[in-house]
Amino acid sequence: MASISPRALPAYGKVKAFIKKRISTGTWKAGDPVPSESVLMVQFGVSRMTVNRALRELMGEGLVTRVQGSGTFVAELHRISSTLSIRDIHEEVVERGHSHTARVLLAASEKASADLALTLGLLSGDRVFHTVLIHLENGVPIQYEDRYVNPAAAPRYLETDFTLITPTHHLLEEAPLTEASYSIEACLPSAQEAEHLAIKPAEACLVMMRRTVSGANIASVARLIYPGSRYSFAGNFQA
Amino acid sequence: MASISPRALPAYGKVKAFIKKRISTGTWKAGDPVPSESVLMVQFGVSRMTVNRALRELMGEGLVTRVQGSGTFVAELHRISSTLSIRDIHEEVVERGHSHTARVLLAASEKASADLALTLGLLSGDRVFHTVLIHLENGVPIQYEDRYVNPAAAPRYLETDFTLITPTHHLLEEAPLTEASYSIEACLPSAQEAEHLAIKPAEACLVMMRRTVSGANIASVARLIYPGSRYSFAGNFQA
DNA sequence: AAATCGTAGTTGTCTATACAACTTGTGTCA
DNA sequence: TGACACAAGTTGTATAGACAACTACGATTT
Repeated sequence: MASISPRALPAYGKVKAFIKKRISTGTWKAGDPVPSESVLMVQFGVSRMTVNRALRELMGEGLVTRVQGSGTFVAELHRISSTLSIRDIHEEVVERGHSHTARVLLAASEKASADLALTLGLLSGDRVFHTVLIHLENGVPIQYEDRYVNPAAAPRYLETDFTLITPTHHLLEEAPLTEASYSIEACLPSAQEAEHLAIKPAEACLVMMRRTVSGANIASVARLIYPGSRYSFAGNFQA
Repeated sequence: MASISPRALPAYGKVKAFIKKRISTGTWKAGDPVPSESVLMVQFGVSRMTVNRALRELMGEGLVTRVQGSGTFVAELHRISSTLSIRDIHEEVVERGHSHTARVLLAASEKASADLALTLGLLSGDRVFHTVLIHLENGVPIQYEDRYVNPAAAPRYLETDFTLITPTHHLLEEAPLTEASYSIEACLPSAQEAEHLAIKPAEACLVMMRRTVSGANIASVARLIYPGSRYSFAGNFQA
């Protein structure tokens, strides 16, 4: 058989499906009340815990909002919250069946500028690790990675051979991730960046600024530059 | 009082916190087994359902993987999956406490090109609605919206006054969203786009291509252009 | 050696019940 | 009129127990 038989949806799944359908077909619109747990309980002939799980999961999916003491309501769907997944570029490339290589432009220990010290939670003049690499997919440059690392979070960072192990990979092993924030912008590359990425200086690039936290330390701040013509972030959402 | 007292964490929350801490401090590494439900049950003196909820939620958060019959394991954290939230630009601007206005450059019914027909799931030559607007925040252009709409999904689309109601808002009401996909790229604006956004033709822009599905119809395809200097997508992740 | 079976351990689901916490509306009292 | 108390309804959490589904592993049989 090609496909596994779609075994019967569990009870909480039926309740979820029922509600999802009414939301997605527009029968229930944003702000409308969803039947209470006790009503659904009778309607489906299941226990309250089962209904509760269904509604709790729907809330997790952003389809309904729940207010204790008041009720459950269809969420305002004016925001689509989709998962953008940020991955180690090595894995990403390999998964596409392509080869990943890296070129190391810089790997050194430097004194932090006042600005940098601030973002890494250090003092001005403290030592920080600084690496600059180019990541290539099948020999074509796809990412310029300019990264500063807090030595307190990954003391052996510079011992890594970055042509074999990506900074991201090393950091994930050395400094378990507790928090990360990022922003994605568009800008033009500097002359140096354009040259290393083998693009025209006028080609727009996606820039991801990423800051990762490990425990009490700000572990790393990275500036990742992708040629606009060779890379895009994509995602999707399903009700 | 400035802050609400952090009322006692519920039991399932304590179990979650316990496990999260061990993962984030690196005590348990990726692939390591997490104690079984029955062990945690005894350890915390709570019922199995409570432990189950804790572990189920941690799985939802991507921190552990669970295999029926086998056990629970610390997940490979090589991808950070963060939620990127896509919102109606009107709400977004208003929430920042700024004023949102829109300028309508085009609102018409056209015959679909072969290409466009394909992406909207129509036949070449079928009528489609086409709008082009500029969204301004406090009078400054922040988005150029070029959108095609499937008349089957929103027949009254063109009757809308787009200076008052955004296309996104109208579509969410007329055609409940069941699916959406997007991609984010960087590119340079066309001469016309640059002029309407009041930016230099050499300024890099973020471009979001968005396709929304409502029930059986592909409802709309939009190309949203943001000046790189005035807009960025941001998000964060927490273990 | 290989195939089979059985069993212990694990997660997946569901029930019936209980109490706590909160919201909302109604009625009472000042 | 206004303030307050109360009750009904709702969600939040937690329990103890039960059975199903699945995995891994060892023992038995072929």
